[in-house]
Order: sequence, then C-alpha cells, then structure tokens
Amino acid sequence: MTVRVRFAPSPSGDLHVGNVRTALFNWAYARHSNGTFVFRVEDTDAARSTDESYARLLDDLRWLGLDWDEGPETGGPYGPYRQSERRDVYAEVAARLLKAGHAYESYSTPEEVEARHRAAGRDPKLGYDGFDRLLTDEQRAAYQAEGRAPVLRIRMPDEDVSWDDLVRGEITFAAGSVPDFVVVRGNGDPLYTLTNPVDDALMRITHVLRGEDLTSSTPRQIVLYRALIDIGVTDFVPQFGHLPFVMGEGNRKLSKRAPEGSLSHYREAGYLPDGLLNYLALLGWSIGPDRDVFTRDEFVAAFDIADVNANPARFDPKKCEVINAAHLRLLSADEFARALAPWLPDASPELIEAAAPLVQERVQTLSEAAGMLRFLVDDEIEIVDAAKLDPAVITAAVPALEALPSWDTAAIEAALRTALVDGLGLKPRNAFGPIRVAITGRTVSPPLFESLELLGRDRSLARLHAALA
RNA sequence: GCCCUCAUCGUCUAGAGGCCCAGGACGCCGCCCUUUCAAGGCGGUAGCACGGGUUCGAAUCCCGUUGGGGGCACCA
Repeated sequence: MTVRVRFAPSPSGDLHVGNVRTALFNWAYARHSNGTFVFRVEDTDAARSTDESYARLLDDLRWLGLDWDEGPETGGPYGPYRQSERRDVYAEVAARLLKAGHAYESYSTPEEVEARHRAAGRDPKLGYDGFDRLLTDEQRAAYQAEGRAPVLRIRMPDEDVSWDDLVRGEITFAAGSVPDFVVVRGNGDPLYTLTNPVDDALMRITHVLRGEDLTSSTPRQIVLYRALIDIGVTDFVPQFGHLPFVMGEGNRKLSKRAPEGSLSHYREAGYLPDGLLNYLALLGWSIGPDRDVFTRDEFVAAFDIADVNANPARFDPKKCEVINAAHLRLLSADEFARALAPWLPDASPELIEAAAPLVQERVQTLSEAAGMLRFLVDDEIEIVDAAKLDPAVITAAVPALEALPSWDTAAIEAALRTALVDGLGLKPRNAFGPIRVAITGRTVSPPLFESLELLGRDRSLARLHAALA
C-alpha cells in the first residue's frame, strides 16, 4: 500500500513551529517513500476560522516549500479538502453510525453525570458513565419532551485498545479507561472527534503522524475506525505515530504567544525556509552522529518516521539561528543575492549583486543582512554610535582619500593605512573604527574598504565631511 | 485523583549489551587569524536521574522510585 500522509491544521491565526514540524515530518515521509502528501484544512469551527487565516495558512505552507499533492486549490480525488465544505459527509456517516448501533443518543448533562458519580461514591472527574447507552424509547421521548437535544456518542467496547505506535512502540489503554465520547453536538454540529477520523478514512490516509497531545484520543479513533470499517466507509485502520512536543522556556509547550513560537517571526526576521526546517528536523530526529546541517534533499533521502525519538525537545532560538546562518552560506552568490533582494526593495539589482557577497559570510538572517547594507541605499544614515567619531582620524583620512587616483578597495586600504596607521601611529582597530562609523553609521558593518569602494568616492567623502560638521 | 507518556553534557542529539572511563552540535571559556562583526582553525568546560535486578559484561534489557510532559469538553 503506498503511503498517504496528511497535514490537517485548523486555520487559527499563525502557524506554530510545532505544527510546522508536524507538517515537515509528514511531508518528508511522503516524499521519502514516494507517497502522497495530503493537506486538509480543519475549519469546522467557523468562529475561529476566518478567510484571512485560511489564506495565510496556504501562503505559509507554500513559503516553507511543503508542497501538497492533494488539498485546497490543488484538488484531488478525495476532495473537497476543507472540512467546512464537507458537512454533508459527516451528517451521513453519523446517521449510519447511529443506525448500526455504534453510536447512540445521549441526553445527560455534565452535571448529571457528575452527580451520579458522587452518588455512587466514585471520583466525580471520571468522565461520562455510559448512562444513556440503554435508554428505552419512552425515556428518550421523555427527554425530548423536556426540550433536550441529544448528542451522539460512540460506544466504547469493553476491551483493551492498543496499537503499535510508529515512534513509541506498543501503547495500550485498558478496557474501561476511555469513556464513550461525543461526535455530534446537540445542535447537529460534527466534532473533531468525528470529522478527523472520517476524513482520514475517506482520504485513505495510511499513516497518521501528529502531536503527542493526541495520543489519548487514539484509542477512541481506533474504535471509531473499526465502526467505519463495519459500515463500509473504509477497510483498514491506519498506523499512528505521535510526535514529541516542541517545548519552550521553562519546559512548557512552546506557546503561540511567544515570538519564537510562531512562523511569522521567522518569516519576518528573514530566515530561509530550508534553514528553519533543518533546525526543526533536528528536534526529535538526527541525520547522523556528527552532522546537523543538511539540504532538503538530503533530509528527504534520510528521513524515516521510525527514527524519530519520543522525548520532547526544547526549542533553542540560538541554534536555530546558527543553522539558518549555515544555510545562508550554503547558497551560491546568485541565490543569496536573489534571497536578499526583497529585503532591500529600493536597491538596484546591480547594487545587490555587488553588496551581497560582503555580508553573506557574516549574518544569520536576511533582515540582519539588509540592516548591514542599508547604508549603501540611504544617504540619510543614522549614526548609531556617534561617540566613536574621532575627528582627528577622520580629518586625516579625508585628504588621503581625496588624493586617490583610483577608487578601489586595494587603493583605499593602502591610503588609509598610510594616513592613519603609519601617519597617526594608531592601531588598526582605532584607525578604522571612526571611518566605519562615519561611513556606515555602525560599529559593525561589512568590510570597510570594500564598503567604501561600493559607496563611491563622492558619497564616501560626503559622509566623512558630514561627520566632521 | 485516574489514564497515557518521556528520562544521555545547560540545550538538541549519537549510542539499538562489549567499538563508550560516552561522540557531535549550540552555548560558554581560552588561543590563532583579523579593519569591526562574523566566518574559519585549535583547545577547554559539562552528561548516561536514582535504586534494584538480568548478564562474564549495561547508557543500552527488566522492575521500581523520583522527576518532567500530555490527556481526562457538546475545543481542535
């Protein structure tokens, strides 16, 4: 059976990096095994699903380069791929489940369930007690006469449920430890508990790879799957693999609220999709004993869900940055210039091509690169560290540069060394620091002499004069 | 409380009984290179949670303890 995996997020604002990793592992497993990557949008909760967040979700996935074989806008044989467009499907399956006796109508309120537990001396937090399983027609009629609308619950069997988890091995939930669960609300709305497995079944998903928070809902889904097989919706139960969490500070699940938890932070900071993805792949997986930077193709070739380890990983923003930096260096000069261009929208292609090599080796993100090159574009530069502007040094530099017959890096360096290091007897650090600040506005910049050449004679001298004013 | 799950340097990990008095990476600390910052090079720091087994031999297998995480909704 060929592999069919899926990524099925709900479009609630920003994509979380934990979700991104889930998407990545699914995508990689599909690509590795020549399978199909299905993208399904779980937008049954209309209140939380706006058109805007839907569009953003698609855009994010495209930016990441996690291309889907079936899904929104691409289509496929099992569509539609937005749950909001599949309500009829769920209604029909629910009706069949009810008719076949796998589901039943339940009228109990949570308060009533709890009261029954207390009355029997049981833990009130035990969950639903199965009270409505054996309701007679008369009892049902009586509840309805009260104006109660029933929810639909799935009947859990009185036997252990276990599966061989793709990342954790055998997991068993003992008989009786999972209560009958709701799949359709009193108002008729289908719940995630129904829509998710029904769609996985209908879309012929073979491997469900998802976050470990869903581990405890797996026995329910397996039971539902068996019911779906019984009523002819599908003919197999998929394999499940539960991915460890991505943790944040304080060993709590990395939150969407934290800036480093949301994808938009990385897009805005100028990360490369491949850099971010490479780092995320390292959380719970490893390509080998002494490597951690690899290309997307290398990742796909090496990735196997069976190699994912089960323990939660802490997200380390610094290492993420370092991995991204390594990917920046992996780019050819052309590729880097092309990636950088959008970050300097007002710079000419020629300027970007000439300036890009100056920063490719020294930045971790594209926004940082753009910041470093800003001085080439703007003439109104902001002097960040004016205290470093030593007038004596700049005064000595001006005539030396003005006298230069040719404005190139080597000549500039020679002239400045002669005038400042030899002439003023300064250490290189003290000689070139003030020039750097006057020219770039910063103490950290691309290499100085190259920067001067690129800036040009007139603009360079104008800045030195301005620094003296 | 009940259920599930996890446990190697501060962090991410390699390790599937002898190759490990535990390897790599990030971080941190030195040094080299050097016009700043990086990059690069060299060196250093630091770990198998604990206790029992099994075995000639355990980071690796089993049990327990402790600690962490998740779940127990008419959310997804």
